[in-house]
Amino acid sequence: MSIPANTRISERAQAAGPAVEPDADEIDFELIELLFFAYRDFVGDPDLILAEYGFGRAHHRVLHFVNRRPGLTIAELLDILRITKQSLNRVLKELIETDFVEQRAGRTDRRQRLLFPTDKGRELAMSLARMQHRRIDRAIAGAGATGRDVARRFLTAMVGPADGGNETP
Amino acid sequence: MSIPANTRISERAQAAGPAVEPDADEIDFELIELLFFAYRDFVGDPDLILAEYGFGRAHHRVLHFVNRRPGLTIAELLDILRITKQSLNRVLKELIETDFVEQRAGRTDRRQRLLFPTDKGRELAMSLARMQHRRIDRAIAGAGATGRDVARRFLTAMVGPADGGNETP
DNA sequence: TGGGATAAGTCAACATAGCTGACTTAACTC
DNA sequence: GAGTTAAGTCAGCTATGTTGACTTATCCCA
Repeated sequence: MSIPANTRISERAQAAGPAVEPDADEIDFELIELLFFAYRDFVGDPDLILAEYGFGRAHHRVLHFVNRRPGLTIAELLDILRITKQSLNRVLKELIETDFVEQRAGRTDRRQRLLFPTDKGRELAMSLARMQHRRIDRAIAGAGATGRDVARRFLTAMVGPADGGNETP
Repeated sequence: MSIPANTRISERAQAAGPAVEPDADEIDFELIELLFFAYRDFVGDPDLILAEYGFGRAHHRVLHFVNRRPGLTIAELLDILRITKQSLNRVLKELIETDFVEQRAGRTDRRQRLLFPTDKGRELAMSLARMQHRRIDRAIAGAGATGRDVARRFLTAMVGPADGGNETP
């Protein structure tokens, strides 16, 4: 039985201990570069539509999460996007002024501003999501029977705290 | 036998014809958002190291591809990154001045500037690649036996020309 | 061999989207 | 009533992308 590519490092780790520094030929350059190209094309699709409204990718991200989590607060949105209040405010203001997003004061805490998509906002968000869905759907069709589940688990595990970067502990 | 999640749309397509508009509950919001979070954390790892040199993500991308394809030309690099000559020149100039990248005139065509990493540049590129490799390696370990291969096929299929966006053909 | 095409570099000006720091307003909590 | 918190705002800076116009060196071909 041959050793699958994804166990190379683990094999070496067992032999050499936990502090393994992969050599050039052991680094997964292929996946590193695929992530770059895949993401570039994935976010590039909606750009043409966004440009029609004078919006950019920052507007897209805000509109997307407001549409997906209607009623979320500014603080929650800041936490998801990991940008500053000032950066968010610039694009959010435009989305509100152009009637894609609306705010309502919180019922229990009236300091909070709950964010909701308008009908117009929902339509735009959905049309952008459909574009991205089409690309994902096509990609999954070519990834095998359990493709979606494996891709989901892989990407889920990619999310997490900073690497730390302990090259030689 | 149950229908796998990734065939939902195809099933509907067979019933309704090729022009299928997925409803809100059929759009793969989970993968759309996972790609956003995964990529955010994936490119976020190297940022701390890059900041020590006064570099940003643009420098990282240039250094990465110069290291991976030593001897590539300016035109080839522009084609990979899909940015303008002026944008590239700004960061490339800094990488050359700080001795991370060097240029040599092409042998057959002396108009070309072939790009090579210096020893210093190779070291930095490799150390950043190792950070990203660690995250990928961990993610693949949690994605099942054929995880890497499926992830590779999925991401490969994600790369490609613009979507076109024919919502109602 | 001379003229057009090509690879690269440069100058200027601008847009987007991130950042820090300092401050205000309104509402909540104790 | 005092301190805390959620949000909004002003000012200014940085990084990285864009267009457009132009130069220089070199290549290639008629």
